[in-house]
Amino acid sequence: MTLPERPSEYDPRAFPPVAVTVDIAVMTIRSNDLQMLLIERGEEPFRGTWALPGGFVRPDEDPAGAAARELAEETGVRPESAHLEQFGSYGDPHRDPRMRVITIAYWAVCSELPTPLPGGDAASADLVPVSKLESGGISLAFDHAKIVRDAVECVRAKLETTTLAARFCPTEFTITDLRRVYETVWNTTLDAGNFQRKIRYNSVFELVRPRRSDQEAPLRGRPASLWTVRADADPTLDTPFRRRPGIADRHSA
Amino acid sequence: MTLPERPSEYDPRAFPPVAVTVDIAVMTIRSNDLQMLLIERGEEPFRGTWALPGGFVRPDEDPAGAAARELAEETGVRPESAHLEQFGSYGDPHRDPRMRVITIAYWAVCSELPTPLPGGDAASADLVPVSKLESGGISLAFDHAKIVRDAVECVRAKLETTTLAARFCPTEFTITDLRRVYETVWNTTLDAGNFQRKIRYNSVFELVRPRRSDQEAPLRGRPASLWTVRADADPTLDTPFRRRPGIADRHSA
DNA sequence: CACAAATTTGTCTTACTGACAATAATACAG
DNA sequence: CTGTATTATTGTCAGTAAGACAAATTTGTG
Repeated sequence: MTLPERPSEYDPRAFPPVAVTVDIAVMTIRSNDLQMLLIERGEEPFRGTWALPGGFVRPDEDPAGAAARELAEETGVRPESAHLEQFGSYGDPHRDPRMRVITIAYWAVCSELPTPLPGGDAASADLVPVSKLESGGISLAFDHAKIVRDAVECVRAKLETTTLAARFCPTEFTITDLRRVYETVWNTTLDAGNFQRKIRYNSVFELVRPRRSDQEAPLRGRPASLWTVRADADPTLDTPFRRRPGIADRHSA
Repeated sequence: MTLPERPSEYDPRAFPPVAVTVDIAVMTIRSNDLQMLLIERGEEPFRGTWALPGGFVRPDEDPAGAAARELAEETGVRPESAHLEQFGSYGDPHRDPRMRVITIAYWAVCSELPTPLPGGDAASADLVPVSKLESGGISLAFDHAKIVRDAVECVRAKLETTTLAARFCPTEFTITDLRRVYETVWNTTLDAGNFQRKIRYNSVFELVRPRRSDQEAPLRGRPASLWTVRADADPTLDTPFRRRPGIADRHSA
């Protein structure tokens, strides 16, 4: 049940107030690194500490709407250009020193961040490499360190079975682009030939142009074909990728 | 961030009150069927309608604790005998007609339910086949139909990569027991020989007794060995199972 | 003891993966 | 124009796992 049978014992009004927020772990790839958008808090508590963007769920909106709104307001990401997904709630009674706050956590993935905008609510906003967060090099406000860990794990896992990796790329991408996403997010290396084969066999990917005539592009080497994710198909991979533990570590160099 | 930078605009006290609840989708296998524990509401709204067990998160407890408590109070399941896991939050502004209620949803799996106890808060409690819920044969209170759908999908997915299936069985089980769990939850049939091979190869399973000398047991046929899940190991399967779409449908008979 | 029932083992084919070699297409230096 | 470096793509081959299915094992029962 959602509300109590015995209002005398469970009258909601009898409880101290509870605030509900959303927090959003926005991830993108920049400088060959998985990075997360954080803001520097401008107010107490945790003034000056890095934290996830987020905010209150308004009375008239559902949590998903609040997450989309905050994503746009605080990061400038248009909700339709990002993949936004709920992954958990965090409600330790003392996670916020001021009052009871329960937060619903979302992760988001996008290909291009509109150059992290300071201003807004936050004192400043910036992209931070996830590797730095994982090594504990940056301390976060509230329980955001755990939320970040969980969000990253969700995204890593989702790469195995869905086309989420393509959300790190523009709508048209090369197979090498896609492979670099996997290598970056999983912090590993993958065989280029085998990866190629796997993408081509997967029916959710579609060839756009056999050769690209880009101006940018790698300047050297054989030009790659451009691919896209079929718009109609569901984003499940025909054959999933599997993370193998400890294949390689590009960061040990 | 979790709390606003500009209290004047985002003062939590300025918002109408929000109630936070937990709802629990308890599943078990009975009569060769995946069943879910539902209660019949004794109060308005939705008096007399089936709903998920659950209740308010108290000021001093975190949502996981509230879920464990409600599980014990309303269903009699000892929390340590069940697997309990959060899988999402539901916060549509009008999901409860009385006031704003955000619920954190958990699913639980256990092997034996202590005979659904009426009494408690609910007018009555009963196990209902999930197939009936999926066919829309039973209407549920609030948005619990969606919560149930999501919970069942979570459990089905989790069978692929973890030893969750064993939570439907007593601590010691035969490989056939385990196979029947997969067949029941996925509503499919699996080859007994291939399944056997897969379990034996998987290092998380451990042979307890080569032959069981049970009194119960199938009365006919070669007695099966008893297995268990290694207590120390993490519950990830070495090689995951994969649900194949539409292999068979035991319910079409 | 023959037979039925359930468990367990084995066989064979096919599909996929990983490692790695070979080929193709381009830019650039000479 | 030619050769070389670089990147993309295709091909090969062996090892692993899965699915289909047959066979053998172990027990209860008539």
